Parts: sequence; structure tokens; C-alpha cells
Amino acid sequence: MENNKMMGVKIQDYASNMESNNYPFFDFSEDKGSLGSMELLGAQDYSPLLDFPLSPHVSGPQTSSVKEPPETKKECSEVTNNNQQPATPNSSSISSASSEVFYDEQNKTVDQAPEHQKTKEQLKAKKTNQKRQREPRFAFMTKSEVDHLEDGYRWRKYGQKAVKNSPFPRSYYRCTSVSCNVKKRVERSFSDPSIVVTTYEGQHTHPSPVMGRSNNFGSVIMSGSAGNYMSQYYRQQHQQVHIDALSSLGFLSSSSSRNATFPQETALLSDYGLLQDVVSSHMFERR
DNA sequence: CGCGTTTGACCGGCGC
DNA sequence: GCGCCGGTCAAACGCG
Repeated sequence: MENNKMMGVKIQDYASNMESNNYPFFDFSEDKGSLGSMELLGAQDYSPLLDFPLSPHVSGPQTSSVKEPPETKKECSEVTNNNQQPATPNSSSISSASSEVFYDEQNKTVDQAPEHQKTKEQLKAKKTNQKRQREPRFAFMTKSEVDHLEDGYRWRKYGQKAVKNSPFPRSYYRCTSVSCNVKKRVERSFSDPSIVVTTYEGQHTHPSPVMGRSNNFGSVIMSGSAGNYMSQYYRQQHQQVHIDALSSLGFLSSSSSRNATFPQETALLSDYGLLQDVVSSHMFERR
């Protein structure tokens, strides 16, 4: 793995970067015990991210026909071939690392009505009236044995599709909470099956049913999708690590041409809601 | 029985 | 217009 600077990737560049293993992510799977550090495994100096136009679909280079996924079932407890540790959907068993990679700053106009509460006709009518607006999306890569990472929310799977040029399927989940229209997609990296790419869309309108609102970082009402998920995720999976992760991000994006707006760790602890801004703006700042 | 998953069908967007 | 593709629906099914 090369050790270039880590930046974000445009979501449309993501797949192609994955093809060449040039995507940023952290790995602290070697440090499961302390959860105190993470290692940048690979990254590249990616193109600017601030105003990247997120394509409606995450699509990579289309060089071949779709291959049938060899393992398309039970991705919630799937064990990848390069790891023999037992994989369970529980957070305690997850050996993972993550760093968010892209965040859709566009398409801020969101459809607030819960998709799953609409009738077909309503959906149809809506779609005919205007182009479908997407929630802000936020994705990150996780080195994990399990596809569906425990993030404190309850999800219901509503679809699965084979991913073009990848043997691994993509799963579609919706938050089970009523009036919460958050969705997420989970797929495994084609080039590195140990990496799971999770893409969140929308914002939770409720606190985490699992986490509640109290943890080491105090009561949290998330604002902003990225912070919502990332904070939630890190608080649960690596309560200490997220600080290191952000520090690493600061280090990684320490290009001299950028504005240095990375806050102090102490600020992060109190200013929880800015995690997404911290990370996103920080990572996406360079252009 | 309730809830979540599976899976084929369907739909809309998009490129040719 | 047609076909491809990503995303979603919904009935059937599984499980606790």
C-alpha cells in the first residue's frame, strides 16, 4: 500500500479508486484491544471534494459484465476469506476500522416524507412532478468482517442487488423507526473483500434506540448526517478511536495549500455535532 | 405473531 | 425507442 496523503474521494471516483486499491481507509483491526490507534493503510491524493456533484448512482468503470456473486446470502454475518475470526453482528465482535470517504454536500433539498410510508401512487406522482431529490449522503469504508455494522440504529433490509464488476452484492437498508427515512447501503469492496463500504442517506429523526443518549461523550442529539453516523459509529465501536481518527485526518490532510480549520480534540468532545463538519469540510476542503 | 430477510419484479433515469 | 442499471417494492418466507 502506498502511503500518500489521504483525501476524500468523489463518490463517482470511488469505484474506480477501489479498482486500483487507491482508496483511503483506516485499519485498527490490529489494535482491537485498546482501540486506541488506527493505521492508515492506503490512500491517495484525491481530487477535491467540497462541491463534488454526487451522481445519483455510485457507479464505477464498467469494463465487464456483471458476475454472479459467489456469496450473496447472510451478509450480516458474513466472514471474509482473509480472516478467520468469528464474525457476529454484535459490536463487540467487530474488528473494524473506518474513515469516511465522501459526503454528499449536494442535493440538500430533501424529501422529508418517509419513503416507506408512501403509496406507490404517491411515489409515482412525486416522481413525475420532479426529479427525485436525494438526501445528503455520507459514506465511509470500514475494515470489517461483517457487512452490516452495528451503529446503534435498527435497520430493515429492503433490497439486495448484485454490484456491477463486483462479486459482492449491495444491500439496502432502511431505518425501522417510523417517520425516519434514513437509508443505508452496504457493500463490500471488490478489490479488498475485507473492506465494507457503508453509505448513509438522510438523517435520523430520533435518538439511537440502542445507544440511548448517554454515553462517554454525553448526551447527544446529532445534527448533520455525517456526524450523526460517524459519531454514533465511533462512539459505539471505538469510543476513543474517533479522536485519534480525526487527529489522523488532520494529519493526513495537512496539505499546506489548505485552510487549517481542524478543531482541537476537546472541541470535538463538546461540539459533537460538528463532527461531520469537521471531517467533511476538513477532508473536502482541499481543492 | 411480529419482525426482519429474501428475492424476483418493477420502475425511472440515462446513454446510445 | 430501447436496453442497461441502480434502486425500490412487496409477497413469501424464516425465525424467535
